[in-house]
Amino acid sequence: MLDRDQMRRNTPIFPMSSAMKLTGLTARQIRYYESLSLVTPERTPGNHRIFSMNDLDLLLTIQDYMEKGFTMKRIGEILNEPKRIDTPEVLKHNDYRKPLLNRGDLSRFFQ
DNA sequence: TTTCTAACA
DNA sequence: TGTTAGCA
Repeated sequence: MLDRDQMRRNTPIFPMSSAMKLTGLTARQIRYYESLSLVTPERTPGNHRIFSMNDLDLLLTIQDYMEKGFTMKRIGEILNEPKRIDTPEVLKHNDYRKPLLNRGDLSRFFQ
């Protein structure tokens, strides 16, 4: 239902400067998270990253985990392990933001 | 001017 | 993580 919204949310439009302002993270951090495959923003022909709203939301989720004391390593495992396929194609077939189980409470099991 | 990668303090 | 160098 309303596939248009999901498409919009997965449409890459924000440059690094916007991602930084919207998430409060530094470019260094964002690039580092990408190197760990926590986020996979699109690229322009000039190799510049372009983030979608979903990318930013994911960045915010990562931030949330960090505040709960998670290690980047563990955050990576949590976000990837359960075969979390976040490609635009797959997301289109899943409800946007469908809570992947219990987010914040996972800290009690892993922390 | 902004972002990118790589690498060092 | 911060920061900087050298490109595109």
